[in-house]
Amino acid sequence: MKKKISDPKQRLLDTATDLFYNQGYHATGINQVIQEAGVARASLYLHYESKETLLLAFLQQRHTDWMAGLKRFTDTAAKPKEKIQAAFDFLSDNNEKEHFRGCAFLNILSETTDRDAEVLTVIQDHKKDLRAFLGDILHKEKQAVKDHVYLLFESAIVESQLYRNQWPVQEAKKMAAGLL
Amino acid sequence: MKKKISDPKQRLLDTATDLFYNQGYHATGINQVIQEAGVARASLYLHYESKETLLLAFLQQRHTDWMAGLKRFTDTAAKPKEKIQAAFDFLSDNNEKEHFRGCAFLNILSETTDRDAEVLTVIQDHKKDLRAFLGDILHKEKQAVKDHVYLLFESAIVESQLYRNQWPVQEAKKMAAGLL
Amino acid sequence: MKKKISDPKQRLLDTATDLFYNQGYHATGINQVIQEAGVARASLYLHYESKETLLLAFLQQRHTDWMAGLKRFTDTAAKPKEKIQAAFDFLSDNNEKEHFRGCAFLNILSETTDRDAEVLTVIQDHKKDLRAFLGDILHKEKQAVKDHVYLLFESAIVESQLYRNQWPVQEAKKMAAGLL
Amino acid sequence: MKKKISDPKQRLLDTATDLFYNQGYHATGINQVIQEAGVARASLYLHYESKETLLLAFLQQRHTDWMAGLKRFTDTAAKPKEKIQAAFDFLSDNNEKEHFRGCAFLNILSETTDRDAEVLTVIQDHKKDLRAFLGDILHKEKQAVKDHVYLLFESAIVESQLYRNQWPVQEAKKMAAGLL
DNA sequence: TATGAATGAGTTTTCATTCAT
DNA sequence: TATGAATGAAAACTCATTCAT
Repeated sequence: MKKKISDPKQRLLDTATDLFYNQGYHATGINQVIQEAGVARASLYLHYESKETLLLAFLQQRHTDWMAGLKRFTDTAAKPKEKIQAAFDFLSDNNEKEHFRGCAFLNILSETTDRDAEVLTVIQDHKKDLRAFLGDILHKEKQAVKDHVYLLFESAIVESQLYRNQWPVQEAKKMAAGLL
Repeated sequence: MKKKISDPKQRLLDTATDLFYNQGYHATGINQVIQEAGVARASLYLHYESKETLLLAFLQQRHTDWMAGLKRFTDTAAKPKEKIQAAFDFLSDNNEKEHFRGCAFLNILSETTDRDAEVLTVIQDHKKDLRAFLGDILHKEKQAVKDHVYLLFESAIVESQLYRNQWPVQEAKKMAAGLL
Repeated sequence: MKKKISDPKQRLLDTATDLFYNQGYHATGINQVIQEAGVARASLYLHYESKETLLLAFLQQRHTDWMAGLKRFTDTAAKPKEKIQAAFDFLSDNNEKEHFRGCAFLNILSETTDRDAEVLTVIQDHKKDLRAFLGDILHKEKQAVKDHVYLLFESAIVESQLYRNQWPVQEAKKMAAGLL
Repeated sequence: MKKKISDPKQRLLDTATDLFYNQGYHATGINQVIQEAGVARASLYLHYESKETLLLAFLQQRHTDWMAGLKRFTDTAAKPKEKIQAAFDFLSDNNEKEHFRGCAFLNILSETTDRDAEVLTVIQDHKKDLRAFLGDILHKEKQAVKDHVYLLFESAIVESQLYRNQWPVQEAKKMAAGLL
């Protein structure tokens, strides 16, 4: 039987998600995580080997959720071009909901060195999946077009975070439409 | 008479530049900075009000240096299209020299919340300057083209950091050429 | 099963009591407290939110202990006048045992500004309790007499600390006797 | 020729007076002193051997000024009893002007251990002078009366600081009057 | 599964003092 | 006389992790 709201493990993950995403990995202390999750300190280490393990769990869940959200948007359209447009709408939607905090993966990437091999891999895998996802929608297009759309998509995320503004998403959306 | 190599203040800034850029702001402790700079702890606070002040100094110097480097590359070409191509070559060059650590400003942006208003401003100002710089080169083009090149340029930086690979720069360079 | 001597929390409080009282609050560093208490630095913050919280705990325990000590002395006498005399004897006793360090509350008061509202309140409450305690013993006397005895009592504490000598207690004791 | 407002040495002393008195000796840092005095750090050590030397200078100047202020009040009256009353009025006046910060000497005493022999001596000497001053006014009274007035006088200072209220001065003033 | 206690090493910042000019 | 630069030690506090129960 499931717990009423969520079990400690999930509560830890949800809190870490919030904090790692919104204030950064290194800027977030274990103390804050357990406090906001409402669990004992040792309980964290019962479910997650280390802070980094928690980070990985966050990234993995985020990957699943984010890709699902993206798919929900692209599924509403039929043609490739419209699906791509819907993908940009997903970004707009995210920006609103998450106050322009940008891409969780690219943000963590900034705090990651080559020594954190595992983290780096998860981040790269996420982006490869995204790239493949967009590529599949555009399976009739040439590789150059696929890449072009992907790069505009990435810019849209990063630049709207930078300026705290939707214009990069809207502009990139138009540019992508022009390519198709 | 000038000091032999460099004075403590500059040494601190150079060390901070290295560390903040390569391993992140929050992941870098004051201890490491003073140790690698070879100065006493209190000397840091003699020259910089706080760790954040040192960060701002780093970003400001980086802005100047980076823009100068970019200009050096674009100055080697005559026509706008070639200048833009040279700009991408600057990115390639940076990637090599700096081991794909990407954009110092976007990296710090990832560690920045809206509470760090001053830092955010410096980052945004840097990008505005870059955007204006590219826009000036393309002064005969429509705004949409200017923006398009800018967004591809930004993607090139971020994605080559992500994949630790030059392909995004090379692809984006070709795409930009196609637009002009 | 109880701990052998005392648990870390109590040991911290006892050490803080000793140090805050004998060398002052600001002159006492956290380092010294944990060292003499034989606990790890972080353990202090496990039990006490901050140095000021530890100070408050010290004052509260001191209040309880001191008032109990006073009562123990006054309880040995039957009549009000004798009880007051016993109260002064308590001061003499304290001076001997604590090497003329005076009143813990007045000492901390000297290091307290209006910004430390909570500390100030604890100090004032202690003195109000003392005043009420003496007032109760002298419940048949007029308010002016109660106040007079209280002021002499306070002087006795402060001046014996100042001169490192019992004479102020002895003189004040006589003067109080003369009033009753 | 004197400097327009005051020379660095006096400015340091005045600033130290303000800070040591109002926020305590240990709570006051050299930084704050030189900053508020508007002198260079090294200039402090040019005029004063150490922080403690500055403290001694403060206490000595305070002694002179305070005793002069007291004399100014007692000089307005002719008879001993009235002079004593005027002395209490001086305390009231001080409380108003100095926001109930109490006695500079007793405050420093609280931060002083037996190791600070010199400081302790200055403090004791101040009080001895005060006691002698009041004793001289009451030269026709018995020693017990002199002491009694002195102890009430001291209480008045301490207790009005404690309660941030003039009542202890007013009450003690009446009590003293009753003794004469 | 869950937790409160405990910790050594770390954090950023300030201390009082001295030095070179 | 005056000062900006420099410093070792210390300040209060937090870090991520482990242990005993």
